[in-house]
Amino acid sequence: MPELPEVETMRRGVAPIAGSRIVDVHFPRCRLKPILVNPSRRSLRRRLEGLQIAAVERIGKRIVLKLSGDQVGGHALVIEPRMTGLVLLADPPNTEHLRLGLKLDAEEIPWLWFWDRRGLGTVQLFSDEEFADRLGPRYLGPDALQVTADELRDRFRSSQREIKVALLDQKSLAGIGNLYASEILHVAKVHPQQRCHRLTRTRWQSIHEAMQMVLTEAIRYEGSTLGDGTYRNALNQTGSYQNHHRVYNRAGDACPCCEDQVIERIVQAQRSTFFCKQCQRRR
DNA sequence: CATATGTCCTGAGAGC
DNA sequence: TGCTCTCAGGACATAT
Repeated sequence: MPELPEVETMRRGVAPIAGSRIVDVHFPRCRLKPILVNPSRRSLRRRLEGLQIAAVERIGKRIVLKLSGDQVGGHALVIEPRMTGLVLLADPPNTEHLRLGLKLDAEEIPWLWFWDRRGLGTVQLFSDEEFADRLGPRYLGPDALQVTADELRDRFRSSQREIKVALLDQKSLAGIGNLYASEILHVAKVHPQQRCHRLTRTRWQSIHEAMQMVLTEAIRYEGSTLGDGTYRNALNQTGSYQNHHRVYNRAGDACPCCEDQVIERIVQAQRSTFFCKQCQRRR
C-alpha cells in the first residue's frame, strides 16, 4: 500500500534518471489482466520515445515524470502504484508482474520499470493542461507534508466525518492512506472515531504535528514493507518502518505509549483501524 | 453539495 | 491434496 512515505522513497530512488532520454517503451507480455494505461500502449510508445525526463516528482501517492523535448508542449507521465505497484531501477521481484519498461539512454541506469502484482496501478500521459487539472485542486488536496496546521483545520473542521475516514480522502489532503492514518492519530492521541467538527484547534495542531513527525520518520526508514513483502524501494530493497509501527497490525499487543492497554482493531469504511482506547480517548 | 458504499485486482491463508 | 472462501486497501464510480 504505497502511501506518501513509500512513494517519496520511490521518488528519491528514481530521481537519478532525471536528464535521461527515453529510447524505447516496453510492455512485457503478461498472462494477467493488463493494467490501465492512457493513452493506448501503441500511442504511449510512439509519444514517449525520444522524450527527455526533465524531473522526477511526487504528488500525493503518485510519481510524476516531467517530460521535455516534445514539439507540441510539455507532458507528464503519472504513475499510480495504488496497492502493489513498484517503480524500480533494479531488476523487479519477478517478470510475471512486470507492466512497463522505459529504456533509457543512460548506461548506468538502462531501465525504469513499473511492476505491479495486483494490477490496480495506472500509468497515464498528460499534457500540461490535463496534468494541471487532474492533479490540481479539483481532484487533490494539499500534500500532507506541505499543509500548514491552519489549512489542515480549515479543510476538515466543518466535516461530519470520523477523523480517520476523512484523512483518507485525497481531495481533502493528499498522501495519507490506511496505515499512516492509524499511526498519526495514535501519536496525536486522537480517537479515530471522533467527528472532525468536534475537534478543537489544539487537537488539529496535535494531528498536524503528529503527521509531520510520522511521515518524516517513515521516510527515514524508507517506508513500510508489510507481511506480504510486496513494497520495495527503487533498488528492490525492503523498507523498515514496519519495525517501528506503534499500532498498525498490532492488535492485541501492548500499547507502546501507556504499556497498559492493548491495541484494538476496529473497522471504519471497510478498512481496519488500530488504536489505543486509553491514549486516544474521545474528548 | 457531502457522505457512504461497491468495485476492481491477485495471492496468501483458512477451513473443510 | 485441492477446492472454495475471505481478506488486504489504493482510487474512482455510483448511490443516497
